Amino acid sequence: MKYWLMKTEPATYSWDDLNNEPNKTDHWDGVRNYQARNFMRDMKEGDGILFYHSVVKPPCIVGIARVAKEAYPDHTQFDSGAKYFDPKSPKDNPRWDMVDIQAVETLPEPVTLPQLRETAGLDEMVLLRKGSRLSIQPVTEKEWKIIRKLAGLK
DNA sequence: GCCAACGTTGGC
DNA sequence: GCCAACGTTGGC
Repeated sequence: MKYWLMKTEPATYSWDDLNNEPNKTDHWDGVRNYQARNFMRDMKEGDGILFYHSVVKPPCIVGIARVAKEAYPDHTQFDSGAKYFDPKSPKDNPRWDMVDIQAVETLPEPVTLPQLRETAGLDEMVLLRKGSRLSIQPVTEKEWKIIRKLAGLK
């Protein structure tokens, strides 16, 4: 079992969009970065996800989700009207994938970026590295446990 | 709104 | 294959 962090701008897609009904599953489309895509291809059903809101004040982790379905082709790459249309993606070998995720629980207390920065043991976290813009990042088990605790979970 | 850090594109 | 130009991300 692995752990991940997934970023989203809540104005586009928020925790409430995923968590507006019990056990809702939704697809995570629009990833157009190869490194992030490769991490998605590495995801297995049941992996843990930290759901992160970017471009809000303060940026924060707001919920826990799980991988509900492993990577499969993102259909929006072939939709010429879609924002994430990719005319160069070969139909017989789609360039971009998406996964399905499912809300597990809302954090009792969101964990903010400044909080993460000042927490011991998170020094190596990808999110905290200078210039890290990856929208999907691996999280270690140690980091996962520290963050759950920060959020008031066991 | 600014801008540093990145990723991608395309001419050569 | 290099690299300048450009576009995007995302914290501040």
